[in-house]
Amino acid sequence: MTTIDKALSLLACFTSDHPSHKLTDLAHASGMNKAGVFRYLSGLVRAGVLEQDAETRRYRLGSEVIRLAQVRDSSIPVRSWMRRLLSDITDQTGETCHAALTSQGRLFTYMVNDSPKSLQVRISPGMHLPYHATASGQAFLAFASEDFVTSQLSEPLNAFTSGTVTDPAVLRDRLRHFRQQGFSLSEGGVDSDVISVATPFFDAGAM
Amino acid sequence: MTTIDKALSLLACFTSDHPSHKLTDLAHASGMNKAGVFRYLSGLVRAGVLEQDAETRRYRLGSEVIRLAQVRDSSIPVRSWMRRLLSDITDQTGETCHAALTSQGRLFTYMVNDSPKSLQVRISPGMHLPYHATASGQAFLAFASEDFVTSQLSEPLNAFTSGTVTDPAVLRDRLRHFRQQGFSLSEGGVDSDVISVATPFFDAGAM
DNA sequence: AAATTTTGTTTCATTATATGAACAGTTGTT
DNA sequence: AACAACTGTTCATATAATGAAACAAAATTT
Repeated sequence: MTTIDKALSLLACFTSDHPSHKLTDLAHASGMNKAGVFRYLSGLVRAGVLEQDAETRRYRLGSEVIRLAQVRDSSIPVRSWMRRLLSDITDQTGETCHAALTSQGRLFTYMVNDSPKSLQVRISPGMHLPYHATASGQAFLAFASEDFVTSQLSEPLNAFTSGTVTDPAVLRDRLRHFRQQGFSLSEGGVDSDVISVATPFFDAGAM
Repeated sequence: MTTIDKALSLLACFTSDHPSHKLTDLAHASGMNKAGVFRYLSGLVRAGVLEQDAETRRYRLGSEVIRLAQVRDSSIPVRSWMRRLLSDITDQTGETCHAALTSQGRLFTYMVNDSPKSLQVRISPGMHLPYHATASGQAFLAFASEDFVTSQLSEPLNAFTSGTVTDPAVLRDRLRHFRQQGFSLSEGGVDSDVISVATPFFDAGAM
């Protein structure tokens, strides 16, 4: 593991649920030495990827990540394609609609189009989605490599509700079915009263 | 200069104008050894910050930067604030309107709200803005530290049009005036026929 | 089609940088 | 005021970075 790997592995700790961190916590969470983590964080701050709150001393993501995301989107304008797509789907179904992306083996919501109804699903961009308990995750798994599916289903599967399917064998059966029919269907995997439908979309590399 | 600094300095090369790069070009541009740059890029790819096109072998920004930007925006939702603000300004003025952010000493457009008119200014998110020739840049400089102004005005100033002000002394005079009146005004600094107005906005740290 | 150039990737002995335990300084709390 | 919790610093040692050169593959020219 190179120094760069160790430094950049810290970025994975910054999530929607935990958007800022204290030095000690990061050192503990990553299992690395405090002095080393401090040096890594300092480097990330110098690069603008992170910034440190002047009074709380907590580290959060910096404005450079915004610039980089803009640059990425200027050459691969997924944002504008997706806005249109989601808007059309909500118009036609009247339901809340979202797109998710994978990065570093994790799935996160990328864009959300809220339903005009008064009853709304609580979902916002940047949220981490568990593969086994969401329609999006299952749609991804249904078309993912065998190795990846195995790695995901071998970890202990969290039961968010009484209806969450946590048996790998049952999930595998469903994935086979979803792959065949081209879309996934999930009932109450994370929230008891939510039913979701999902289908995967691919980038140029998958063709 | 640490290894992390060297690796992350490569990210600055990825701009709207040059969103993807070849290894050799990056090595040449950064003045670093080809083998080292290769190792840095490999690390950045492993972290998902960059990805490599399978056939062209070119490096471009990866999906992890999108996730990180989402996370940043979920805790500091500048995007939604700004969308509203720009929309209001365009509604009231009928003109194209944009917000810019600084990162690593550089200024870039963050969000653009196009005018409903048929004649439109060519501007899109992620574009790099020169400080001396834009209303946005001058608004920033008018309220920036003396050191930063000096560093910017000491570099050779590019004349984009015959109307671009490139004399540091004249610019300093204008900045004093802009600071006093609270907004900047630029006529034909980058494009001959464009007139712009700008005012700075501050984050919590500036108060 | 063969030769040449360019480019991405790997190797390996040398050298510089990362490492981490202990220490120092700071902030907040009892 | 003493204590506790935490951020940041130091320095001898160990480990990883370095870069010239070699290699392989692809693109370009002859």
